[in-house]
Amino acid sequence: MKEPDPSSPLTLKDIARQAGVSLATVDRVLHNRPGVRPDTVRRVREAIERNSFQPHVAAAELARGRARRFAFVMPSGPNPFMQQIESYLGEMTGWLSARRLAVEIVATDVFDASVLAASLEALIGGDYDGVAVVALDHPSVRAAVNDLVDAGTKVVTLVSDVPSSRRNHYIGIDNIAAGRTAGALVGRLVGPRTGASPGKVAIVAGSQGLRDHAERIFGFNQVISAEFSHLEVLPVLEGRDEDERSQQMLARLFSKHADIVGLYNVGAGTQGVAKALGDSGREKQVVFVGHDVTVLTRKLLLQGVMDAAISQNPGHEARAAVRVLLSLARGEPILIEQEKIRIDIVMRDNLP
Amino acid sequence: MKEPDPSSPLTLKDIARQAGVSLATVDRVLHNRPGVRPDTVRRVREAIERNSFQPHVAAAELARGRARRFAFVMPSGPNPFMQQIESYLGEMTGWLSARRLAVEIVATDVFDASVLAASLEALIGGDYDGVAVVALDHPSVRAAVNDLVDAGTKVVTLVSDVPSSRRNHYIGIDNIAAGRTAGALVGRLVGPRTGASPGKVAIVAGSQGLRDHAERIFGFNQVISAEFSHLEVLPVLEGRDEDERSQQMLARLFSKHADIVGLYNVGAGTQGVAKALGDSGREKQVVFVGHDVTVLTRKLLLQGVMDAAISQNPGHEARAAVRVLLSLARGEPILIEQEKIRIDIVMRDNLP
DNA sequence: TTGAAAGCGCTAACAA
DNA sequence: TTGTTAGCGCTTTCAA
Repeated sequence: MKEPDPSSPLTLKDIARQAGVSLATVDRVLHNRPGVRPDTVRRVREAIERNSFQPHVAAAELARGRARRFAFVMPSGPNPFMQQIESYLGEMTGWLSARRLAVEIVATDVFDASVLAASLEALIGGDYDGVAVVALDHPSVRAAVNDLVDAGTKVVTLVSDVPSSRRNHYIGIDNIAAGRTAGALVGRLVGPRTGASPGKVAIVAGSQGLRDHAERIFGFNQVISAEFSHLEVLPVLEGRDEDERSQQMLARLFSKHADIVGLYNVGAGTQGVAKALGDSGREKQVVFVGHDVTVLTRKLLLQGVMDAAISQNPGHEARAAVRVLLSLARGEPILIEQEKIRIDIVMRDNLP
Repeated sequence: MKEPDPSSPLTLKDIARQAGVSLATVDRVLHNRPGVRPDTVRRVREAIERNSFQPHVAAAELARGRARRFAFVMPSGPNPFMQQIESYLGEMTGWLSARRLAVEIVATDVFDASVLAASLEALIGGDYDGVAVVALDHPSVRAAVNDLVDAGTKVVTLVSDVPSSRRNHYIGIDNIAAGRTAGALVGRLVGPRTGASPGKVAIVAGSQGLRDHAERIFGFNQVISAEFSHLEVLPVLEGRDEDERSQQMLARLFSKHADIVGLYNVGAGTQGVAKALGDSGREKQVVFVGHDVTVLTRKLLLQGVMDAAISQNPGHEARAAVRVLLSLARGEPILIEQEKIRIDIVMRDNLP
């Protein structure tokens, strides 16, 4: 690795001298501020290039004085995964305040587009440097996101994206790939067909209206039909991420089909799904794959009831969102590789 | 989330005033520097606690002026995984120089304890704030690490640890758990016993003398014998991470045992292992699990030759090492959760 | 369109 | 044992 500058504590002043201008002018060019003759801009840019000059972030941060404020717009319900994200944000307080960063959490009903949109609109003019939002993909939400961006606030979508908006970044996984991964695991772990019957696979989702759930199911079916066509995927049960409802629907399915060999739980409601599976007495025979590592799924994995959990690292998502907002606010480049959220396969022996 | 301080750009000066001392004294207490009466220390500490004061890192960084230097002591051979780590370090140059951090890579023969120890000793007095080292667990290496630490340099071990040394931190995975994960995957993917023969599993390692390889094998055997006792693990082949040697040894094994159903490649030499497997004509029947995502393993996963790769994220390791060294040098707390390296299971559909 | 100068909050040398 | 003070490298008025 070569450092571009051997031992170059080069400063703005050096650049200013080389370009034959003052500190203030270099600063203007550096931040694309108006009021500099094009010719001067060029001279300064050249000096910067020539020395591959990097302004010292600590100095910049100190000089601007003002603290930065970020808002996290999160679902108000008792979703364990979202609570984990919030708790990891909480663990960052020391880190945040040492950098004069403030993070505020705004709880709202992210499943109601108009409520969510209103919450977002309310942030405009609130003097936020950045907003992270668990977004529902809906026209009014998209409009609100765009309004925020137009107002100069940096916006990242978290966990759930609005690709058609002008949000600056998305922090989350590719849900189609996650569904494919789940499909491959179920297919591989069930093994080749035994006997005459095809072997059936049950799917429980919160709702097919949710973009992430729909995408996961899509990916799942893709893999099963392409590679494990000896398996028959049963119609999706919509449990609304509720334990009881999921349990009842699944119990009914189990009683109807004696040859279920695989089970994919797309969203939450895990408690109910596990209960129905247990009651069926087929815990050990059915391959059960779900999402996210929570207190419950951890227990189920250790017990051997669940075979694998597809997960995204909530701590990573929380930190990545903060870092990305900060980089965007500072106008620094983002380390894409660092901020990319991976699809984790978690089994008993690699539980985090 | 509540911020401990509503809008508290509290500064050292405020603390000084509250404690009735000067800036310098607060600074001394903050950094546990000597020359302050115990009573004064108490008063200052109280003021700090009371306000949950966090010094502004940017200001501190700027004031101390001096750039920090870190050395990364890496294997000199053509190990793709290590090259990935180096390349991710390379991608950080912008980030590093904006913080006035310099990272130097020192290539050495990490497999020769005395050479490695000498390389480490050579760094003492070299004015390094921190050293990251891919360490061989050997008494002379341990001694060199301890010497560095005693000289005031922060030391983190990378990928391979020397637990008995006084290194400040280890950045890498739990290799026993990684081996267990590999074992569980092989066991689960092979499926239940078919027919009369037990089904045999081959293991290819670099050397059982390497701590990480030995630990992986240990974990692997643990799981196979406990949970998949219908599988018979064949004696470990030591391919020294070399393609040709691995290929020859494995080819011989395949010709001797017609009933090999699983293959675990513990280290490198993947090219040779894959070749032997291909030549045996049993690519599709044998469950093949290895380590790390490289150009080659990626291809093998996509082709369906390899079934899973156990991996540790090289980019994460590179960045975590830098961040941890920086935090150690600054005397800041480390975000353990953030710096922990996970054991990733990578299959075709969740390839990063 | 450009420049001069006063800080930002801390560290470290020096003085007391 | 404690305090005073001159910067660190930027940003941001305010003046020219």
